[in-house]
Amino acid sequence: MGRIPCCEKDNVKRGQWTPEEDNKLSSYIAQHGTRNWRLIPKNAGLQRCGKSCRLRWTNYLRPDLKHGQFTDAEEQTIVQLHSVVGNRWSLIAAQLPGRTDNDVKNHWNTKLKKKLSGMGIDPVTHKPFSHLMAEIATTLAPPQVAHLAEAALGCFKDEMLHLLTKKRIDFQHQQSGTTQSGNMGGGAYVPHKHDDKDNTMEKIKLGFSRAIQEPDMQPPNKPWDTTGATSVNFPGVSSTFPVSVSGYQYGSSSFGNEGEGSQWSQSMCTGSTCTAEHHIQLHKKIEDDMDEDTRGKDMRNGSDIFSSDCVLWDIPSDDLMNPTV
DNA sequence: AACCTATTCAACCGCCCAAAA
DNA sequence: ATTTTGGGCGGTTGAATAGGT
Repeated sequence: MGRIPCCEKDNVKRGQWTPEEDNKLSSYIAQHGTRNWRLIPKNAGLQRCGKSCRLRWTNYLRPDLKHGQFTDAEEQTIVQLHSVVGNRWSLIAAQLPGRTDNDVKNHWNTKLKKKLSGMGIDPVTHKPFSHLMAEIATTLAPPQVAHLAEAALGCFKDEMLHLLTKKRIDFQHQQSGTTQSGNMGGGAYVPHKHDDKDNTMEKIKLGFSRAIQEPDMQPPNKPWDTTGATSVNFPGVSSTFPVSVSGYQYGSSSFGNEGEGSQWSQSMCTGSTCTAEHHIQLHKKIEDDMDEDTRGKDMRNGSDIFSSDCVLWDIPSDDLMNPTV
């Protein structure tokens, strides 16, 4: 049996809200509250659907809402929580005072997804693409693996090329310096010519084949910080502790441009030392926020949310902020 | 200056679920 | 027990804007 529409579609205005409408709605709610959304537009003198009023109020007019840019801490929180609960935007937004599920969802879809992809991390599973490929490869016969690698190269070629060959004028100078460890293949960066691009592709292929052959390998040139319990102050969680979800640690340092080129800690969580207990703490906190009844619901991203043993590619912080052209 | 493309984000849609009738 | 209703949620759309050619 279908539902009757929540309002007469013919008689309601749609689209952008005008300041006058906002005023009407705000002042009505200030006086009468939000008890019955169906009656609110009628009583407030608005030619709007009740649902539309509710949305306008909850997503925009509510006085406790924060407008403007997401902070680095907020972004970290979103990514951490997303790796645990998936696209449960309302749940994630509940951890970010002043942010709505719509805000969080939009920010994820327009910014964070791309950032993660640019880091070589699958935004759905929060695992590195290389590991996903390796996981798939374990189910295939060797000849199919070769095809898989070729197909994967096709899929990720542009992003990887960008990451590996992006022009960074000052990068060459930094090569003699100390801070940034090299890109995946290491070595001096030279603005790419055709031959360099070919070399890059060779490096990508090599990386893929290594990942596929040795799923647990560590990426070249940088020993992963297996001790690395970088702490992050996770809003809503009483103590500061190393947050590691889906096997990663998104460290305390900034995801954004603040500070001295800081970036998410890419320290690897080995699964033995920093996973279980912290996973439990984080997960417990989130579960506490869930409704009793939603608790049993499937986690949308599925299955193995606390899987560990994941490795991130080592990518300079600039690239984290400007992942893909 | 004009046009085209990409990005952002407010708003809408349709489904789900719990509470009320 | 069944139906109706209201509210919440996640996915999607499209207008506005920014940036590039």
